[in-house]
Amino acid sequence: MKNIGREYENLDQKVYQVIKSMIENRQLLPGQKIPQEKLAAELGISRTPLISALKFLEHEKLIETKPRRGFYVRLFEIEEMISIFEIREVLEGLSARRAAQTITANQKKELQKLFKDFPVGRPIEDFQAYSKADRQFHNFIAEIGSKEFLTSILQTFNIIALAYQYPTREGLVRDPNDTIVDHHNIIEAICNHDPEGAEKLMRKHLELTIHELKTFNAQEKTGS
Amino acid sequence: MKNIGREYENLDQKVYQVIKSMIENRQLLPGQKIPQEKLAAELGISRTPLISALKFLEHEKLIETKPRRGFYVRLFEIEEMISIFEIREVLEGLSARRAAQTITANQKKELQKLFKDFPVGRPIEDFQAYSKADRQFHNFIAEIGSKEFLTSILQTFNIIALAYQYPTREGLVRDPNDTIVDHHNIIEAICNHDPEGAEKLMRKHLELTIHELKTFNAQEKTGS
DNA sequence: CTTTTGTATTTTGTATACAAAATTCATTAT
DNA sequence: ATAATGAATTTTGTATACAAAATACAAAAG
Repeated sequence: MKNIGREYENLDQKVYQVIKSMIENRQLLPGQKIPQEKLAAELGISRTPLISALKFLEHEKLIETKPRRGFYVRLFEIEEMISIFEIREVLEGLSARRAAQTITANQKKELQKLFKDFPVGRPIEDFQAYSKADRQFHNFIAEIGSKEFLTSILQTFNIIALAYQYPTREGLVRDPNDTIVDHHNIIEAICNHDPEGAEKLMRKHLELTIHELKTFNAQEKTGS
Repeated sequence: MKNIGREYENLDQKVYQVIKSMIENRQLLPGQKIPQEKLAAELGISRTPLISALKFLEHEKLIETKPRRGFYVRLFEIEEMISIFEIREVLEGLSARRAAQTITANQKKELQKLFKDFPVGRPIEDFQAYSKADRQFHNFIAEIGSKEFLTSILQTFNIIALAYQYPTREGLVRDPNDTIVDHHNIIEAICNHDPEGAEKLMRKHLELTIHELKTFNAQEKTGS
């Protein structure tokens, strides 16, 4: 008989996770060069699996390779961020639609719990906690209705959106006191098994972020 | 002064292209194991850049890694194909919309040339040529309106769609004599700078493919 | 004959080695 | 002082080496 259940994980997959979270919580900053030898030593491995992981991350656009110059943490221009949010708009619209079609009773409970500390009306103060809930919200919806495929694409975008921190609020573009309403509405549509509504609301939600980004970009260009 | 224009390309990037096209034109078949030593020898390189390229392709889901077992050309289930086409539907809808907004006079000419050998009404015979034009069509629209980001995602899906060849026609799901009408309509909408129409038509176009796939899948399950 | 066990062979994952390229930095020239 | 030059140092890209794991296959047991 064959031993199928074995869960072996290569070093590069572990390193991949480590670097990903280092980018996520800003231990590695956008634009920064990756010191291969140093980082490998720190992680207690050789350069081989590290490079392997970096190659993998290159494809997620979290890392950029400059041949003969090394690996760099990707730095996004605002135009690129707009383009990324446009992709998110249609993809997350899809995942909201699918979620509304397939959500189970247990998943409903979990989804409704996410923003329980942020009821509509009460002003939001803890931006960091809200930012975290926001991320969980988008990830969870992706997971409910989608095959592994879509989930992994969306997770990448999520990290990019996060990595591109805004000077003002903790990784958030729009004011939480505005977005909280969207979130509650989307959750309601999904829990009511309303695919069309869920898709429309999710797209609107992200469309407003895009609008905000475009405004910000226009301001930058004219000179703050 | 710094020498910026230098175009150096690592070996793994070249190998990446080679393997990609090997999968595209079926020299490597879905499900097949990649013989590392042998392939490296054939390409006249060591295993290092080969593995690097395979890692890269793993992320595009063209290659699957089974730890301690090696690399395999990815084999897609029909459910996964349906999921992929759902993603294509919304993403290509977006790229059609953007294309309609930004297309230039020269791009219009090029786009209109693509199906000049396949006028509406005349029955299509050369499926291979049509399949090629189809691919160019989708790639070109992606390139017109999108940043590098979306283009690279869509290209991946395109290859997957192709790699999953249908037993009947050359990588095509729907009958070319039906799809040719869609293609001409989408081109018209884009050239008339009609973003809403272009998006709607493109989504409809892919929605029909999804429907076809679902029907096919249902038949398979009941027993041919 | 089929299944199990044990051994030989191949393949994988990772470390290490090393030439070629890039970077640093002190030195000289402008 | 600034720019140019060129060794000394570091880093990169790739090959090679090798232990550990997987596979293939032959012999033994049921």
